[in-house]
Amino acid sequence: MLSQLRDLDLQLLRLFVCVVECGGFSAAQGELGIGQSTISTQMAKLETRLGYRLCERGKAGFRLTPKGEQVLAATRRLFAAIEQFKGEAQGMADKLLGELRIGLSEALDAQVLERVAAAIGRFRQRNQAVQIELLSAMPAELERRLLQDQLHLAIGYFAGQQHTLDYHPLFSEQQRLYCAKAHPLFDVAQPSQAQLDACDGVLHPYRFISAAEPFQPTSSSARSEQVEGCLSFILSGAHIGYLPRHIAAPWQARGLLKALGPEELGFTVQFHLAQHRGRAPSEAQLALLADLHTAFASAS
Amino acid sequence: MLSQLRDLDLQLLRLFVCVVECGGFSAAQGELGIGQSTISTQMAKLETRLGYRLCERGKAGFRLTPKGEQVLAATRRLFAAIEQFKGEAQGMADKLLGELRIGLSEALDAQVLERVAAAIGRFRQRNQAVQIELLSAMPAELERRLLQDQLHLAIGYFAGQQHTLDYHPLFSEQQRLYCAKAHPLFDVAQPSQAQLDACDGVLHPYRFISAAEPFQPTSSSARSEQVEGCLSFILSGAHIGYLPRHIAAPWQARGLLKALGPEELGFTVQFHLAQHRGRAPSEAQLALLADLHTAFASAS
DNA sequence: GCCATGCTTCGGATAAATATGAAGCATGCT
DNA sequence: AGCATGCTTCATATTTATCCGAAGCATGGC
Repeated sequence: MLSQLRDLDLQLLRLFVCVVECGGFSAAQGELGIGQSTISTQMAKLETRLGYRLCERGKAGFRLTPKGEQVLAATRRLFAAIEQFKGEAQGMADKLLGELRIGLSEALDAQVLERVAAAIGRFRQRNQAVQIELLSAMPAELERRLLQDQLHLAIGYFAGQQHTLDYHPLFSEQQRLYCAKAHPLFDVAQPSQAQLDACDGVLHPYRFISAAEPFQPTSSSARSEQVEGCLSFILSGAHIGYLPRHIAAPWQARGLLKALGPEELGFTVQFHLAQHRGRAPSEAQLALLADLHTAFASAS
Repeated sequence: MLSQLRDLDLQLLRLFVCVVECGGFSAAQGELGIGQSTISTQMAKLETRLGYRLCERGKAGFRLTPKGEQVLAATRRLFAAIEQFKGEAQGMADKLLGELRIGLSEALDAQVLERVAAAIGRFRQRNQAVQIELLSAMPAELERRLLQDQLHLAIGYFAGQQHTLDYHPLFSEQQRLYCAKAHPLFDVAQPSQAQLDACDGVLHPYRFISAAEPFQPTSSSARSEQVEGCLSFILSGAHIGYLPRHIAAPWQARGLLKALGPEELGFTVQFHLAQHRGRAPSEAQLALLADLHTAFASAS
């Protein structure tokens, strides 16, 4: 006799509310689209489960018992909670959630950062509540973190072309061979290959180890992974080395740096957007990817 | 693709929560008592209805998607609301609710009121939240209100014995024929029938119109429906009439009233508990009925 | 490459919910 | 009394939900 309210059939409660609103079993059959006998059976079932009568019915008219009134109110509260759940579940359908960790190569051009900023701005206008984390590091570090799933995306110049990572070209950066004002070659208009070979070059262990560099220093007593370090070596006047044009530009304007044989000795570095090939990208990641692509497409 | 979340299958949500708590489909099959394939099908069904994926599963392990996390939290909130509903519905099962309107005959003996009070006290110790209303009135008025469903119960002396009302004897009241100190018969030890017939009696249009009264006044110029009115007429010394013993007692003690032929001319009035025979009594009414019966049973 | 694991998909059996309509019953109304 | 109405009950049909097991597929670990 005690209620087996364990399953809590919402259908029965819905029927109950409808019957109440219609004011009777036979009046509700139109609304519910089922026969009156079914309604009677269902109501009896609900009352059996609850363990008490919800309404008095008959020729004398339909009216709720006191408990029926209470159950009606409680049912309406329950339905409100259900509606809220449905709203939450529904509203989540097209919402981007989760976390995005993005790695950026150090010493990026200001214009590149602007593109990234534009992409983030575009992304934030989506229906989303995504936690975004930015981190600057060396390309090698970025690749390592990508492989360990510590990063979702990375923007940088990746020499290795790991096959478990997926690379997508984003933009290119021009590199030139620079020497400083204090360097012997500063005043040489067109230095010969022999003159260059005689210089002490800055060694870049990762970033510029590439067959694309026209100048390969024969001797090197200077080494820096970061662009800033390279710049320092070069500014010292003791070394020559490659720098991104946008890094060298302000020093060049002040007459402290000079590009050696700008055309022939320069080269172009292709920057990529990298992600883990194995991991299925989240919706948020796909969305940000799209936003990055549109941001960089308008620059080309 | 958009969710048919209209039906909201709680079973699926329960399964989802269980799967999360077990940390995988195959791990949950023991807990749920169903096969892994069924779980897979059900989860797919839930995800289809929602319109998005709730968890990533596979050899790589089980983990919730960001949306899955949110849905899990929302589901737990929903379940809390359901538990509350069940608690409310459950707790109502053995609770008395509604309204009880009870009519009491006027001029009741103090002992009778104590019994009624005891019954109400006993009723209030039940698991109830009933609105009780008490009202004093003439028996005829009580019967009228019972018939019109303005009262649920009434206690009084009902002469008519309406067949649509259900009467249950509760207690009896003794009536005596009284005269006052100023009345000629006050000093007569044993008044004869002729002497009594010569007196002006108080007429009681309803309460004492009964064959049970040994004295039927031949002439009457006084009439009152209420006991208080009768008492006033009798105290005037111009009339004789019937009064309940408990009403007359204090005046008799002060030597202002006297009972005429206490044994022969007195009679007993049976008081009843009346209710509408047609209306099905509410649980609360049945409970109060029981409490009234026990209260009056201990008096007898 | 191979196995083991975990999920998915499918067909098909079984159980359960749901509905129907006829018959019955109680009751208000004329 | 007789009728109409509204609910109940029953036997029964039909749809739907639920589940299992076999086969398939993808993937991590050896």
